[in-house]
Amino acid sequence: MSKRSGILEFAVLGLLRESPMHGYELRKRLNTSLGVFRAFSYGSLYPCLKTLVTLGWLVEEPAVDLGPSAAPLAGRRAKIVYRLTAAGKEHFEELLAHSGPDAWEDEHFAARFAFFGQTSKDVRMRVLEGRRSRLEERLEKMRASLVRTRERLDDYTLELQRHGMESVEREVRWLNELIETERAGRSERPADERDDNDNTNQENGGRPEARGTA
Amino acid sequence: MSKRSGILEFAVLGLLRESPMHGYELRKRLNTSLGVFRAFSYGSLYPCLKTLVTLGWLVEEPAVDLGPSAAPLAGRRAKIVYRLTAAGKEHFEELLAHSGPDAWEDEHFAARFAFFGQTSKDVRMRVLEGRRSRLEERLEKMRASLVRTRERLDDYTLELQRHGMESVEREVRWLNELIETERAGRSERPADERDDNDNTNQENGGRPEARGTA
DNA sequence: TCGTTCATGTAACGCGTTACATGATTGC
DNA sequence: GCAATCATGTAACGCGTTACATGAACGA
Repeated sequence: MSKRSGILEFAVLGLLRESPMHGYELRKRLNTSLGVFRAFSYGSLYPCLKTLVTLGWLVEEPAVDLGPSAAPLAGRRAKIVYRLTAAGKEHFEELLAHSGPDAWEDEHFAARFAFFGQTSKDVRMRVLEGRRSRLEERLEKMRASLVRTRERLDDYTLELQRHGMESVEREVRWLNELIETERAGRSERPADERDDNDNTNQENGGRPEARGTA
Repeated sequence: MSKRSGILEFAVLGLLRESPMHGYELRKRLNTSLGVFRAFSYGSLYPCLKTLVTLGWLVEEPAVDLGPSAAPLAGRRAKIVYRLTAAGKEHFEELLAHSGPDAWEDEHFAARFAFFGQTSKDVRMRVLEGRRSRLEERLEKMRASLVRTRERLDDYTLELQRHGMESVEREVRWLNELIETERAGRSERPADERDDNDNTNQENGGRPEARGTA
């Protein structure tokens, strides 16, 4: 009786926290914010939205769009704007605080990372370090199984394996840099009481890491 | 009435082409051959196997294991060995020949690549080039959407985006190297009539690419 | 006025996992 | 004898997509 998906729910809540939106726009932001990692369709988004409303995290608003000729009488629906309720905000903050093992997994992690801007520093650290240890664990297994089976595998399979491992190693290095930067660490900037025009940290634009052009 | 999944079916057929196996071992090989990219559970493997038998691509064999005390009377099943039929082999070769757009997609591509050892050179080329153009297309979109939204995104989201793009760019470079190597190209070695102990190309162990230690 | 993009929604299906149930084999 | 791991299977569920249906708003 639900239609609740961890990561979709999380991302919807997170985006709506920044500003109210209708479904259509939400979907686009979803697919750019989470980047390469995830693409959702309306077939999952709209039902999810409905569920979240039922749960009380969201409210629908009639979207007083007022087109050219402001429709005179009732019955003017379509274009529903979704707004996060206080309960919804609270719930999201709660999700944000959890840094358990699920949050180390590929897509979960990407979603978590996308909302690091609203995450407290210590949770960021735990997530980053958790992710790293997860990957290192994975690397161990790959190395082990590679040693065991190296002989029996043909060249292309081997090359695929090698490329896969290199990708993982690369992400570990990325995490290392991020963790180091976090440790050197800028100010905490807790999720509440934040000023959207806050432009402290102008030296590097506040980016988590200063690096050369890729 | 089916339980057929493109990639699982393909991989099962491909592994069984090399040698008959029972489900348990098949699953392990599946998860190492396809590497990081995919992990299947028994819950999908066994039903798939059954379906493939129904279709005639596979046959079950009683696995004359003959444990210490060779069970005297009938009723000794469990440990079923699956063997590829002639029809199954034919079907697999057919799948191998298709290099359409589906084969450029992430997991599909990995599966295709894993069996490049049994794929003809021209198909390999088409798959490699198709994959590359797919990724380049993807990069274009990402760049475009990044230009459009750069301002409104916070630092972490941006960093995620950047890292994602870099990963894709890295795969493109990998593909470039592979394509170049293919072009320089070793012998064709068609899928049939191959000798498993063939050790021509000793200079680099026949690896698709010679490179320094990563 | 006609095509495109915006906008919302649903039903059917695809593909896979989890959790469970069952039992043989091996090693200590 | 007991634990671990090998080995096979199934039913229920999760999570998401495709394809479809519908219609408003906008620009040429």
